Amino acid sequence: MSKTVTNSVSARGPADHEVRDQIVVAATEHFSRYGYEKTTVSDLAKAIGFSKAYIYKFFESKQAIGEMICANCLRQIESEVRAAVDEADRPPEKLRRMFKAIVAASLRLFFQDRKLYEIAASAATERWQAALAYEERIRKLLQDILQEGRQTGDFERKTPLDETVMAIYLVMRPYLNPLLLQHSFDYTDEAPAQLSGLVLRSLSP
Amino acid sequence: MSKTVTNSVSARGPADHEVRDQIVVAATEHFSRYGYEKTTVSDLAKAIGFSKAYIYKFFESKQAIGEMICANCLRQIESEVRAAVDEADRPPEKLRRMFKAIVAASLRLFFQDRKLYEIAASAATERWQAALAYEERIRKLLQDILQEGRQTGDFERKTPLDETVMAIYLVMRPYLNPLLLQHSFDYTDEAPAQLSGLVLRSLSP
DNA sequence: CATGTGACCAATATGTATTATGGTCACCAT
DNA sequence: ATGGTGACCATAATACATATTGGTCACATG
Repeated sequence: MSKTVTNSVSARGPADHEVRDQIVVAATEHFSRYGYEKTTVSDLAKAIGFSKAYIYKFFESKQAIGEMICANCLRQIESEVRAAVDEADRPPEKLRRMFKAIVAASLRLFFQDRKLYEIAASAATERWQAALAYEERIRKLLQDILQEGRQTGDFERKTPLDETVMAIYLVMRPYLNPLLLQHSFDYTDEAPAQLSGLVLRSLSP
Repeated sequence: MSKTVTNSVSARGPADHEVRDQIVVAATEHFSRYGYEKTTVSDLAKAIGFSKAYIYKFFESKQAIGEMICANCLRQIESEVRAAVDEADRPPEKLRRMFKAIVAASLRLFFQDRKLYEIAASAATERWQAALAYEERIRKLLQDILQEGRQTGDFERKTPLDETVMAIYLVMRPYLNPLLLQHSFDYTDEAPAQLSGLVLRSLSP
């Protein structure tokens, strides 16, 4: 997995500390095995051999720990998507891959790491920083692809970039956002291709 | 409100019967005031002055009553959407109006008839006939607009019609389906215009 | 045959007493 | 300062006994 980044809002005490990492490791293990709700802060404390109170020297709440794990998880998805995009060299294909990778990665999280998925769903519902930041990074990635496509002449240039980004983001959202994805399983097979097709037609110069 | 249609699957006994209508009226009243869950079958029975058992001569379950009310409710939305579409005479504008009307009508249901909205959400979750039929009718309306647009030359004709219908339906779905709409409130202002724009660009010949 | 019901049952919902949990704090040790 | 904890509290989760509810059926009436 990608390097565990620990800086963040809602973190306390020494930013770079062995114990902080231990907490993150233990939390990742416990949350993904037993789920966020079923894991108590005491469980995590026990797992790393310290008292519960000590945990709170590093995180200001249980949710803050959840956010960290969730952030790692979303960063993981993001990097898969980026990797998929990088495999293509022309913007239209990049867009197709992006769509496909988003759906694939999100589905994988759902089916293979249900517990973590549930955290991501909470993050989306409750608008955690991690979720907002993830959305924003995906949006940026989309914007980069569109911008490149405009430069290469693959995409039209009349529509304001912001509008295009927004519209396509809205099209992708049901498959990006865990809350929406849950209700879109019936379409995950066809949606990436169909919607990529539609979007690319809308972008043709 | 549009005429209360009563024929359906999951209806029992005499199809056209005064008491059946009384039940529907009472259910509409109770469900929308107190909600589906909080209303008991006995409440409905009391309201129309019969015994609970008698209700079951007309409906095979409480859910069947819910489906009826929900179906009326969705038909109501559909007719608003159709009315909006009919106001425009050219297919592109029809499409814009359709999108706008769907969002407006669904939001109105949510904010002004929360209890009925919750039934519609259940209908979507549990795949009631009423919800499936509604989706199908909206899809058909969309298809008709697209077909007309192809004839008038407003829309491109290369992409297979089914694909176009499907893709645009997928774009609209987050605002059609009560379950998804709940998670899209942040975008209901801009989405209709932005997405209509994108869709129309994708349809340009 | 059509209209109508009270009594009844399994399953679900509800209220409540009890426990477990998230979170803090004063305090100890190095 | 840094590293670390047990005792404590308000609130949230749990468990369980009790009451409701959805649904059926045999039967009554005209």
